[in-house]
Amino acid sequence: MLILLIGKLAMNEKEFLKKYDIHDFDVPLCTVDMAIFGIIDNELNVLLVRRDEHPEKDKWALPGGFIDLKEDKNIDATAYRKLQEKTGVRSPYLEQIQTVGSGTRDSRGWSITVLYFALIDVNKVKDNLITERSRWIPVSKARRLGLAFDHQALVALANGRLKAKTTYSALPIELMPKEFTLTELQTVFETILERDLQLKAFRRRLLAADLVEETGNSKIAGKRPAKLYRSTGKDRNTTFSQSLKI
Amino acid sequence: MLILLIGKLAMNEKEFLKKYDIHDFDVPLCTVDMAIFGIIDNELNVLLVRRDEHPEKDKWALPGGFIDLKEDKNIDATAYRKLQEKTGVRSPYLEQIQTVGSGTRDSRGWSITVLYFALIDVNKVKDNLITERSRWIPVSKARRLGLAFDHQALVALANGRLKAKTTYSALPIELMPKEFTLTELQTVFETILERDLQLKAFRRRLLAADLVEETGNSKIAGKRPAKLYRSTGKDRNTTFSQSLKI
DNA sequence: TCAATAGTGTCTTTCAGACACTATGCT
DNA sequence: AGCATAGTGTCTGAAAGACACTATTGA
Repeated sequence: MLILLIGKLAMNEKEFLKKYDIHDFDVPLCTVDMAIFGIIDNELNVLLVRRDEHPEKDKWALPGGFIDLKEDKNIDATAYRKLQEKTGVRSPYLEQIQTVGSGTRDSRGWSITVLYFALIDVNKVKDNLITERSRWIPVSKARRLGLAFDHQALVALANGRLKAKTTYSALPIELMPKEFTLTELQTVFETILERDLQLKAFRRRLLAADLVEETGNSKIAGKRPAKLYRSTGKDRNTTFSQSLKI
Repeated sequence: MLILLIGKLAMNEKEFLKKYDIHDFDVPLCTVDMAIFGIIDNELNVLLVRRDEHPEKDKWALPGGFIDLKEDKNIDATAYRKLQEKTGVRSPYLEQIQTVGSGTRDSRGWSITVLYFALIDVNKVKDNLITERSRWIPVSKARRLGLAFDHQALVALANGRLKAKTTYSALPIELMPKEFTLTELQTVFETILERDLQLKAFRRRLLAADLVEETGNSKIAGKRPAKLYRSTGKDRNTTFSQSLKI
């Protein structure tokens, strides 16, 4: 390899690229992993798949895979593709979280993974994609499952980011169905933050920022009907100047 | 490659790993790039190097390079190593920003880079490391230099993150020398935020959060001597509940 | 009419913004 | 004394926290 490099010193760029072959170098394994969150029965769930190949065969893991150098224009495209394959959802909230890499996290060798998280309305997921080997699992239970590789830590990372963002944005709206009551939304916030919120302060914050609007419909859950709201679509960008206490 | 995969289906994990060779696969090029920031004459500077190899030879670029699969335990280690090579600084503030990857950003092929940013006191940088091909350049001027690859965008990304963090934390303290006046610190904040700050509000915020403490010394810049402060070391963790207006 | 859930009024607290004011040392 | 820079006092305003209160429905 050293000889290769020395040989390249005198070349111009075109000649250099002609001789360049990435397979001459030791490179890390490179994957994209997805933490896809959804709310089921007021609980935060993450979509996990059972690995059907070595290594860590049959263990639960975050969905993910390799970058397709032919098809994917950039890394976000890889993430969108994976998400599409696993859920069929068209335009989810998707955000890159962090890249984790080390010589020990994967038995195949030095590997890095680019971790993304996605927030989706579970109702939008195609039914046939939820199977014995591809399931929603409550984040609290995922801990006890002994996930593949360092995916335990990746779930914690993603969950931490979601929690942090929930203190200063309205991102959890992305987890809701088209129409929802503010009580339902507050419960989702409370689930993520793992603490109760003041009802008045919560509504005031969302309404003042114009993040939700009434649909005109209401929902009866036995007692007084609750007004139904829809997202105004501003939730992906809004950050409140003051964040909720932790 | 398909045949390889099929052949592996029946194996156990040990056999699988024995036959596994990453060079069988198409993998992206993978690098780590550093946006190292420092303050010189009240201006935000970034450390740039002139590339002395193809591709993009002789263009200015962010310092960076490949992961050393033998030496680096994890990606952070790669970043620390690069930083040490370029500055000699021992324990800088270092944080991963984002990973950028696409098929077009590097002429050698599909490539990803893990971008970090570091904040350092420029006085701590070893003199002999600042040369004709490794220089501090004001962020405002870096724009006009036509950086290599997509490094223009990477600098903007790093700068944006620094600016955002400066509205809700006291991170810029990491750019200061051991002792500094609050006026100097405020000027650094103003440089990063590209706007003036209220003197009273600035001091109140920092002092109330116990982020700086008096050293007992003072500094005469011609007129009334200004008290010198030092960091209490809390600046890396503190986030204010209320962020500064943009 | 009462239980249960939905939703409002309003006082308090916290902290940033604004700006007039005082303090100190050099010339 | 005057000036330039360092630093304080204090009022205002915005938004979160707390909590008592009212509203709407079904049984």
